[in-house]
Amino acid sequence: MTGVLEVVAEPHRRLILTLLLEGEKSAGEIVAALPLSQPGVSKHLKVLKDAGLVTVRRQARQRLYRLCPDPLREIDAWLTPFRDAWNERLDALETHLDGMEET
Amino acid sequence: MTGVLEVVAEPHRRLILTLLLEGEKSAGEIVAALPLSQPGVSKHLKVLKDAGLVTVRRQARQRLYRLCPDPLREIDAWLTPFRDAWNERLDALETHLDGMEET
DNA sequence: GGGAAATATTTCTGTCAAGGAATACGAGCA
DNA sequence: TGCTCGTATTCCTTGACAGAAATATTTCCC
Repeated sequence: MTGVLEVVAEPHRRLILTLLLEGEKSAGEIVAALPLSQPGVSKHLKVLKDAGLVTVRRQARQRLYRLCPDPLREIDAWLTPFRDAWNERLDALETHLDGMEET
Repeated sequence: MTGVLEVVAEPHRRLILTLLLEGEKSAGEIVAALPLSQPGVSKHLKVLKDAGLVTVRRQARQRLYRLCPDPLREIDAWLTPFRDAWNERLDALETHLDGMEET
């Protein structure tokens, strides 16, 4: 559970992050939105918080979670060379098509 | 093990993909490059193949694995809204700084 | 065809993480 | 102070996956 990728590999956690795209949500709201028990959600929230993907703010008896997408840049960075690779494939395809056009 | 993200969450599998950025490699070469037993590597290669992340080609007694980065687009797509979110944060920061400049 | 090299598959075991139930904690309110 | 709501933590069980060792399979060479 060290890397961001591993944290994000869990479907429920991805759901939580997607939910937080709408804005800050209380733990209770997140529980209501997930097919999971309250403790289950709470545990996922802890993992996300430890990974720096969310920040918490206390307001009265509630905990408000806010998305913090910065660590996802790590995934983006990892993806970069592969993005280049698939662009090369596209380039090759275009070159091929161009070659066909000439005939 | 359904999604690409889960497949790629495994460090050894990421290592294999990174290795294949250099070009086609035989299973043996991959085994030699990883701190893992031959069967272990072979199993990971199967997972990668099932996920469509590599293609195999037989040449003599060897199996040559080639990178096929297309499924990674799925991760890229998932990342998109979060990328927007972090751009918003940057914009907010710039706006803030611009505001400070004026004073 | 027999043997050896390259790789895949099976079997087994240990580990780790996810999920649920119960419990603990903390803040606000009567 | 005691009670209740919102949330976190603990404990336990279960299932899945990673890894190693042994075995099977395929292909080449003699």
